[in-house]
Amino acid sequence: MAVTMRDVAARAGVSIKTVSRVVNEQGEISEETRQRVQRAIEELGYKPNIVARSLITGRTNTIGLLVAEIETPFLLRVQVGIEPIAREHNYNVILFSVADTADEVKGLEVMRQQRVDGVIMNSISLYQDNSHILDFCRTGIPLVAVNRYGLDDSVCQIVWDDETASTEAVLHLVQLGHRRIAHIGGPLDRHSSHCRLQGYKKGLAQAGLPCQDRYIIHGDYLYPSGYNATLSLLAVDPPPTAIFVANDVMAIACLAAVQRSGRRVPDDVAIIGVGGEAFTRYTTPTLTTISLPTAEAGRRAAEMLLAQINDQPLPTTKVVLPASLIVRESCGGQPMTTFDPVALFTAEGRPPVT
Amino acid sequence: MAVTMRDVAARAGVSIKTVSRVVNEQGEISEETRQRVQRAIEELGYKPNIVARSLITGRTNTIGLLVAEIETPFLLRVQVGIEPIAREHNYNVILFSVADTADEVKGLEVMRQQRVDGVIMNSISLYQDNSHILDFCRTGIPLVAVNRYGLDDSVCQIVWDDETASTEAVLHLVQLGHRRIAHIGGPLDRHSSHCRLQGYKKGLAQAGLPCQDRYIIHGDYLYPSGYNATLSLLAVDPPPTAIFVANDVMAIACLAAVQRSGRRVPDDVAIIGVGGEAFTRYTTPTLTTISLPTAEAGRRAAEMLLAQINDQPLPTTKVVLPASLIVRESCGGQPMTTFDPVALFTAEGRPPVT
DNA sequence: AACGATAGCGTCAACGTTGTCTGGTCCGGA
DNA sequence: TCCGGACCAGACAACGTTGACGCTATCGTT
Repeated sequence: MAVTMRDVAARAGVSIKTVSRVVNEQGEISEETRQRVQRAIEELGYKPNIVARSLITGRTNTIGLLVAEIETPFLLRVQVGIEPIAREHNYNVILFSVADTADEVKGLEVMRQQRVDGVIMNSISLYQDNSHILDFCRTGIPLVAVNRYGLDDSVCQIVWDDETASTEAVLHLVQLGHRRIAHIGGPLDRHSSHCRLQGYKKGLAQAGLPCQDRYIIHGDYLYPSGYNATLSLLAVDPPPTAIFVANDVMAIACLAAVQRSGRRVPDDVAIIGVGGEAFTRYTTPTLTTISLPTAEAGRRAAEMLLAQINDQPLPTTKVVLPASLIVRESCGGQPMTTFDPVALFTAEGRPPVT
Repeated sequence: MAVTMRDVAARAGVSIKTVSRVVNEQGEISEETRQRVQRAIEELGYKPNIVARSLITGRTNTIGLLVAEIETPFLLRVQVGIEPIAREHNYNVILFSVADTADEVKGLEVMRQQRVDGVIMNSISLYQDNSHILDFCRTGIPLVAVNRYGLDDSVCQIVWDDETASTEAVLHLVQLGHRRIAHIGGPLDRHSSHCRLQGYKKGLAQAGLPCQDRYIIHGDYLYPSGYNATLSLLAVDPPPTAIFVANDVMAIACLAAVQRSGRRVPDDVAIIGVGGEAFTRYTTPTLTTISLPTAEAGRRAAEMLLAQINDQPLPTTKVVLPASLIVRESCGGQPMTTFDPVALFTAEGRPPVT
């Protein structure tokens, strides 16, 4: 069944080594021999056995991808950024999904056994023990962490700057005339929640507005908590005229709660979310959101890892990517007088397809 | 750097083969020797080199996953189903994303080179040439296709039954009193569009209702086409009182178009989508949709593939999974008098997290 | 006492490549 | 004619593991 170099060599009437040279395009081969070998390869349908190659070269041309909570579209986009870059450089990606730190430990273990050439860790922003990552780095296998907090600069990493974008979002609301700006925050065991809260506070401070506790409620990034938090905020006297919500799922919950309370968005309450999820384009009104550069992070992570693998010098070990505010209808910043779905579509790229 | 069996053997004072036996738990080993070897393994931090093992056993314990258009959450859920099952059986998953048939050919080629033990193809329902798949099967490497059409029973496959569920959806609308039920279909180069159209027609037929061309418009599964199609349908005289939309993205576009035209959903127009996307829970009103068993399909595909790999008998080569109608507010079938986000949440599982 | 069975371990040759070293041929220049 | 070098190709030993087979005690059986 399996055609080997030996078979090709026999058919072409050359040595195994010569076939190897033709396959790898190395050394000097006469054109005539090269063609004879090439023909033998095609006639026999020979495919080099990369397992044998890996054994001797010590490289597997494979990178491991540890991805947290893979069902979130959010993190998926990181994955989408990684694969094409890897493929382009002739690397395969092997997947390992992790739900908690124990899984991470197991995942890194598997990656070591698999003899991957490098690892990308795609995390959610939990406060976690990082010692297993540092241990792994000590093995000498290159690693790049995406969206991971609490790592020192000895570990290559890519993060995005939620905080600055959050400040920008608040200032945008201020510019629109809002003075009572509330915040629905994320769970406090997530670093991202703190970033966004911090950005919110800085925005208020820069605008010279007071930061009031009664305008801040923390949810858990899930729909119901966003809904309930909004109802609580609307009950405050005086109620906020704008709400900066720490993620998009809670933001659409906020939208629904405001609307079901009989108020209009953005006229009575303006809303801004975080995440840049596809569905934020499809709400009525469409949702202003902070788009996180997830796909870009994936690409950069892949490039950084490949550079490490090939011993190329890295300009820096930590890349911070900016996040950008996408202004839509829900904050009234740029009201669309006529709703043009085609323009909306083409302006922001292609939405998901079923 | 690299610790091999040789090192372990030297340290434990046994032969390499004995170490191999301990590692693989095969053959008869005295407890004392076993422990001595075990200790040496731990002291040296030995990890078996699975590349070398693969070379000799001819198995890589890896399955290849070709996934079409990976940015769609829809297909992602198939992937989510696959990984844990594979991991459970000590298999790794290597990823290859494909955009078209040419990519598929390349992907299968790569899988052959990678010497994967099996392949799962996760397709969108395009009408495509399948000859490369049949060619691949001829190599003897097990393959399971998910959501692929036009394959005969010689190829293992998992599909879901959109058609029956579509009929069910239409009958549900009929039961609610609707007589003018329109359809926004998908692009005609996709098999899924035909399935859903067929199901729609059967539903009408079973209800004794006429199928009228003016109530059928085909979009391209993207938002703008759903929006525009809805506007056209609303202009028909008399306009439909219900619209069965072939996917969820067009369905929320439909929802927006109906609402922006000043009509109410479901009172004036009822809407049902297809896909079971997470965002359908978050619209106002919430969207009735046909949930496709994507994660289940992934699990079944993985199990089927592993059975094939291990030469276990398969009861059947083609599995058809049912799709189920999730009744929510947009069709008025089960109006929620009080909107309870917590109940909505817990009843349908966990939504995506940022 | 002789014998077979068996537990427990070792030897050796693979697996299909690539790296290193070496040998041979051919050509141009001295 | 001889020689150096460019060009080609083969022999051989790895890489780290497993499979087939073999050897040696030990023990129970006859």
